[in-house]
Amino acid sequence: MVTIQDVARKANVSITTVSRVINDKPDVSKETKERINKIIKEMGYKPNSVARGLVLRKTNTLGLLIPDISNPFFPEVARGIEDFAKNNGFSVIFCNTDNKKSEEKKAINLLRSKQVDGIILSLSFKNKEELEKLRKENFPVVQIDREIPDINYPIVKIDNIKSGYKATRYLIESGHTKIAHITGNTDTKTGQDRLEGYKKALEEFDIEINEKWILKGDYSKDSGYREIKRLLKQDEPPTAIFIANDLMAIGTYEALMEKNIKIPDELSIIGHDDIDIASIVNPKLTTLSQPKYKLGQLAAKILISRIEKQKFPENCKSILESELIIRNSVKRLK
Amino acid sequence: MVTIQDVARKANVSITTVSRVINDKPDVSKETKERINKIIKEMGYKPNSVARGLVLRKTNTLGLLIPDISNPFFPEVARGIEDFAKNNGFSVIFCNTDNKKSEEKKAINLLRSKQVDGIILSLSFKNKEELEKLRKENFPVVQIDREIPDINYPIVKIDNIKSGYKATRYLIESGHTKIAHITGNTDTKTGQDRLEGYKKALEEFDIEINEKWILKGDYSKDSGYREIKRLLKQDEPPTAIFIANDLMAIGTYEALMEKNIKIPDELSIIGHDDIDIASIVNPKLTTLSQPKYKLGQLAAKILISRIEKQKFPENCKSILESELIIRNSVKRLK
DNA sequence: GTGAAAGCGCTAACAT
DNA sequence: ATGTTAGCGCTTTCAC
Repeated sequence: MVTIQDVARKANVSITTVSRVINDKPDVSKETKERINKIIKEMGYKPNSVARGLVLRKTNTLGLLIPDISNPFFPEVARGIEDFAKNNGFSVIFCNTDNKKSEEKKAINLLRSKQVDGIILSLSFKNKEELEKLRKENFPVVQIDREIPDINYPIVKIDNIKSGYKATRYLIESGHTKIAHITGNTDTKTGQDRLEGYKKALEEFDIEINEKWILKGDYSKDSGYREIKRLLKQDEPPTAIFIANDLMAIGTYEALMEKNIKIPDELSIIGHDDIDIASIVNPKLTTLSQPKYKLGQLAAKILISRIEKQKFPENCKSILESELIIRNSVKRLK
Repeated sequence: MVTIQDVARKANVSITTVSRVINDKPDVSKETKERINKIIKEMGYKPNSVARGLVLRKTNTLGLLIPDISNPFFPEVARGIEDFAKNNGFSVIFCNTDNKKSEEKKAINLLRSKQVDGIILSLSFKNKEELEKLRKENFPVVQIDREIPDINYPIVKIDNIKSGYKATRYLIESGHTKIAHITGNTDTKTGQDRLEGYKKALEEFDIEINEKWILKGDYSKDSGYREIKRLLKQDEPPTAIFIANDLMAIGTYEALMEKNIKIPDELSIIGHDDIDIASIVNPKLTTLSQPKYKLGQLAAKILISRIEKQKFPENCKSILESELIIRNSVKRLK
C-alpha cells in the first residue's frame, strides 16, 4: 500500500502539500501540483478512505437495511439507491433482516459502528424502538416503503391506502360487487394500508364488507396459494379478488390452475407491485405498478441532501403514486 | 459519539484496559471487567470500526461487484454472500457495473480505497487488466459466475459447458434433431460455454451443426423476442430450441404467443437459470437450475477463508452442477 | 506557497 | 493486572 507519506517523500514535499493536491485545495503552485500529480499516477497512489473517514468523521457510505434483497420488490429499489449514491460519491452497505427485530437491531448497530453517514431502511412494523434511538441522536435516516408511525423521519413510499383503493375501485367499476381481499403482512403498515384502501372503496360504493372474504396473507407466494384454497371452500365465492402483492397472486394462479378455475372468467384477480412476472403469466396480471427505481433514487437523494445539509424539507413525506396497469386478469362485467 | 476515551475516564482506567475488555483479551481482573462492561452499557458505547480498521488494516468489509442487482440472477447470489458474510463478522458493499469496463474499474478503485478486505466479482469478459492488477498485489478475490481465463484466482461457478450440454442432450434424448440455440452474450465466458455445450452435444450425437440455427442473443428478454422472430422467418424451422437463459426464453414465449405458435407442440423450449418466472409461465418452462444462493455462500466462504488465512485450496475452482428441472415446455417425441 | 504539529479513535508493543 | 507510548493515514490549524 502506497501512502501519502510515500508520495510526499518521493516528491520532496510535506504530506500537507500532497493532501492539498489530492483534495484540490488552493495555495499550491501549478508547478508542484503537476509534479505531484505525476508522481501519484506513477506510484498508483489511492487515498485511504478509512483514514480520511476517521479524521473527517464522514465515510461517504450509506447503510441499506431491507427485509430481503431476493424479494423481487427490493433489487430495483436497491439499484436506484446505488446509482444515485454512486453519482454523488457514496457507496452502500446492504443488510437483510428478514423482518426480524433482533436482526434489525444488529444491523443498525453494525452500520453505526461502521460509521455510515446515513441509513435507508424498511423496518418491521413493531420495531419502533430502534428508530426512536436514531431519532434521539438526530441521525440521518430515510424510511422506504414501510412507515413507522409517529416518528418524524422522511419517508418515501407509495400511498398504499390509495393504491388499495384504486385496485378495488377498478374491480367495482368493472362491474364486480363480490370482492375478496388477501391481505399482506398486517404487521406492516403497507399491509394495513392496502387493506384499508380496499375497505374504503367498498364503503364508498355502498358494498357491504364481508369479513369472511378478507383473508390473512403474509406477502409470500405460499400464503397466496393457501388462502385462495381456503376461500374456495366457502359457500358463496366472490367474483373478484384484490391480492396485496403479485407474489401472492402468483401463488393464487397456481392453486386456481390446479382446480381448473379460469382467470378471469370464473375469478377476476388484481395484484399489486407489477413485478416482472406479472406481464408474463397467463393471463397477464392486472396490477398496480410501483415506481421502484424512482423510490430508491429519491430516498438516496433525500438522505444525501440531509447528510450534506443542503436544504430539503426536514421531514418530507414523499408519496409516490402507483399506476394501474390493465392487463387480462380482470373480467369486465359491464 | 461516545469514545473509548469517555469510557476510560468514567471508569478511571486507561483506554488500554477498556480496549482489552471490548476485545475480550486476557489480563484484566474480573472485577474491572464487569465494572467497565457496565459503564459501556450505560453510556451506550459502540467501538468505532473505522478507527479500528485504520490500525488493524482490516475493515471486515467485502466488496461485491456485479453487473446489475436487478438482474434476476444476482439477488439470490447476493443474499447468499451477505448471509455468510454476516455470520462471520463481515459486511458487504455492492456495486453495479452494467458490464462496462469503465464502471468496473471505478468500482474496484472505490472498493480498494475503502480498504475492503476482499472482493467478489463478476467481470465482463474483456476486462482482464483490472483483475491482473489485483492479482499482482495478491489481493483476495473470488470470481463468481463468469471466469476471466488465464488468471489464477478462485472461481465459483456453474459448469456452463456441461450445463449447455445437458440441456441440448435432453432435447436430443426427447427425440429432437432439429435443435436451435439462442446464445447469451458471447462476450461473456458463460455465453460462450453454453454455446460450446450445445455444439458438443450435437456432435456427440452426430447431428450436424446448422449455423443458421445459432442466433445471437445478449441475455435480455428483448433479444429473445427478437431472435425467435428471425428464426421463424427461415424456411426450415427447428422443432426444439435451447435458449441460454430464462429471461430470453420468456421473450420467446411472448413472440410465440403473438404468432399463435404452441409450446411445446410446435416448438419445444428449454431455458437456463430457473428464475422464479420459469415455474409460473404457461407452459411451465423446462430449464436448468443454478444453485444461486449456494454460489454466493460458497464464494463468501472461500473469500473469507482466504482473508483469514485459513487453509483453503489457493486457486480452487468450485464448479457447481446445475440441475435439470423438467417441466412442460419440451415435447417428447419418443 | 509550504511545512510542522496536533489529533481523529483505536490497538499493540513494551514497561511497571 | 494495568498504564505509557507510538502509530495507523489522513486533514487541518497555525506558523513561516
